[in-house]
Amino acid sequence: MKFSKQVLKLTRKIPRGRVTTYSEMARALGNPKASRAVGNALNRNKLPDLIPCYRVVRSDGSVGGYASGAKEKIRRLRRDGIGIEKGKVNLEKHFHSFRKGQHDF
DNA sequence: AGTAAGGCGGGCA
DNA sequence: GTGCCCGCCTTAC
Repeated sequence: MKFSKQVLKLTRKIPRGRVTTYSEMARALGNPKASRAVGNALNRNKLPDLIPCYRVVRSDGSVGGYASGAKEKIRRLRRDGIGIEKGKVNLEKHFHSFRKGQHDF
């Protein structure tokens, strides 16, 4: 199956009020170094709002990019109840791992 | 089929 | 702690 497709699928599973990282997703898909490809996939995702792509941020907590602009991304994150401070989300608080048994953060 | 671009990550200055 | 650079992977042209 196409990598991009899996990315979108996985993105759908991010719980509301949580975020994950590009690298975490890459790992979850068995390709730890494809973090960049993940971003690429999310960027060109044609599927509308079925995919909460805004819940994917950078590993350092910075918001990262967004097709409709980072501003919009932040807005949506806030809408999910996620606070952004100094342009970064608190991963300690909102990080979601796909790895079974792995506690958030 | 070659190549460049992209919502990244980690290491180093 | 911030900023830059180089490496990685997938997809469009």
